[in-house]
Amino acid sequence: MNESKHDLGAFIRQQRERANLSLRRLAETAGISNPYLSQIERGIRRPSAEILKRLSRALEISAETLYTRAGLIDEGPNPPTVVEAVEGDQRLTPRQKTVLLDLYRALVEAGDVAETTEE
Amino acid sequence: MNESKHDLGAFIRQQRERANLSLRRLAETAGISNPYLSQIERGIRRPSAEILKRLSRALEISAETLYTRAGLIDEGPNPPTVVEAVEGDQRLTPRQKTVLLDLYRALVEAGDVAETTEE
DNA sequence: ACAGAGTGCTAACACCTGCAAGCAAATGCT
DNA sequence: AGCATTTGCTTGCAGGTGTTAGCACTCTGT
Repeated sequence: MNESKHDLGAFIRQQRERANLSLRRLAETAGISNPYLSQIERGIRRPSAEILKRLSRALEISAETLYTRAGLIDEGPNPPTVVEAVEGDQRLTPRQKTVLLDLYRALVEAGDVAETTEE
Repeated sequence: MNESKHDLGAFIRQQRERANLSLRRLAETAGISNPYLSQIERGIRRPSAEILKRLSRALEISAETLYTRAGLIDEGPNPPTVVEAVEGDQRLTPRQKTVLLDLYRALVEAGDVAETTEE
């Protein structure tokens, strides 16, 4: 019902028409059923990310764009987070990662006090 | 049964334990139920992108990373460097950044020298 | 005019997601 | 010890996702 938040369906339809694809044709290319695509475009149903991935491929637009449009990704290019940077660092042992992240979290929590309202 | 393709659950659990969060705590922070998170971590259920978004926020990792891990985005984004991420973190004061990066470099050097057979 | 194929949409259904309630085993607290 | 809390997990259940059938309409060719 609530498609007022993101007009994902309208966007998909717009992309489809710009590619001169019929609803059935796009559905078949994306590997989903045509009635479902119809409902997606009209905002009746909210497609899962799996479906969005297929649609993005069929429409030849990036998955990020669609996800962002669908409200599944908050902003555009996210700033790299410390947590995943540390996690992805090959030179650190698991224990070292834990130490670093513990410190990081402690620093952040000390920094903004508004977050923790312990009951 | 199909958890062989992507060990998303294991990855999430790994991230959760790295953050020293209990299952219930993460579930609450992410705004999902704890039994469901349990099932996600064990690969029984496949979470929607909406749930993944909340988890990524609670775990402070980018949604792209999680989506990629879940097989919802094809390509893998380049892992950001720790230095880059720390520098770009708005929540840290310059002094805190210095502390973190000092520790980071110390750990890396220690790891390089010893190449510890820890565990 | 009539078939045939194309368009998008509706209806009924199976399946799965995500949740509330409740469980046993650790852990903490007095 | 006893009792409360916390840990992760199992079980039913409501609601949404995505399907196959079939609807009405338009356009084309004969």
